[in-house]
Amino acid sequence: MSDAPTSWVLHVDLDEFIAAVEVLRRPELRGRPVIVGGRGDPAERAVVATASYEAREFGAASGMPLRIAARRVPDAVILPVDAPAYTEASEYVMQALRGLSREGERGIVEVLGWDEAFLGVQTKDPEALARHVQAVILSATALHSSVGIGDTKVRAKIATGFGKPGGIFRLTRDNWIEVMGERPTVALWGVGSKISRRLAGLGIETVSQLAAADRDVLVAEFGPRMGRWYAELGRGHSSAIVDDTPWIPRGHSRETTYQSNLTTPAEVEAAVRELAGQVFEDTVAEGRPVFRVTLKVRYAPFFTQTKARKLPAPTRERAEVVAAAIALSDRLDPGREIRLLGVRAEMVMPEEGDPAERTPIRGRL
DNA sequence: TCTGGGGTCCTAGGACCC
DNA sequence: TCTGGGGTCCTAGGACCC
Repeated sequence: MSDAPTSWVLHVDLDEFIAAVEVLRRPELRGRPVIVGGRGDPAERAVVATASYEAREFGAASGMPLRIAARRVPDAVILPVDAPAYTEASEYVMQALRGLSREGERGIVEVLGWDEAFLGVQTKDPEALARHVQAVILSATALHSSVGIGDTKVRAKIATGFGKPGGIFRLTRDNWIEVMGERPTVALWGVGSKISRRLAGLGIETVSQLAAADRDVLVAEFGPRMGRWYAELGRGHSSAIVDDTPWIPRGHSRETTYQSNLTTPAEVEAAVRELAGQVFEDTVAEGRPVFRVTLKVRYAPFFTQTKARKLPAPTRERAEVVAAAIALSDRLDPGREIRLLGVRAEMVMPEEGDPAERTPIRGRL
């Protein structure tokens, strides 16, 4: 065996991040079942963003209607979502990760969201480095984390789940089939309930079966890109390149589920103006013109549609963005009650119009 | 149980053009 | 006669993730 450091992907995931941030600033909540969601009112239309481990024991889970979670956890402390607080805590953690380096060990940080990042590292002892990462985060923020170690991004990401909470797990080509082979395909990152059901329709239930599946069959079912991607996923194959170049958002959106359905055209128009104005401000902050506007509608009880229009030319004018959204809203069914409205604006990419300079679209790992 | 908000990428199908 | 094939652009919808 060589003594030289080798390349690893570490996936760092903060444990019960949102609940943990709330407990940090309200120490009296430690040990209590904490549920964060919506405006903190279980009577409203909202879902659980994060439940503390204590609340999960009673059956609360992310994505569950707040009302149900509150019923299941009678003693729960229910708090509103405070996005700016989580953004701040997240940036603090990511800065700590970027500053992390030891002798001969230098990391690149690719942020995946508030509570996750990939680290590209070179080390002889990835477990020791993972423990160091956890210690650095803990001393910087008092937050606990789990770390997955992999030879690809997919394996590192999936490994983290086996480390939770607070642990470390290594998943590589050597133990992929042993660890994952008998698990259902839905255990894979990127396979959800719909795709796993379609795979089952092809006789593919487990990760091993997906790994052994005929690529052409997958391509016929899912199309050229997704078919090939699922074939790779079954084997744990993916990129191992951690990329820290700043992400350029393709667009911004704002949507609202109304506490009571909208019924009149005047209500709808006011709501669309409000959302379009907010989205416009988001694009202004980005400093890039808008080229497409999409209106999303969810009719009661729960039927969702989108209407989109490419603008005649990219614009930086508020009035044009709002007018486009209003024009789309003219196509809504006036006879149906509306539960949700959303407006999305897509922005011109900075280098667009200069094809030679175009950066590749962020690939599927 | 009655289902948030903010994102990304892929696919299908129709229109249009040569 | 009534029929091609391919390419691009656009919209709608689907699926997934945190």
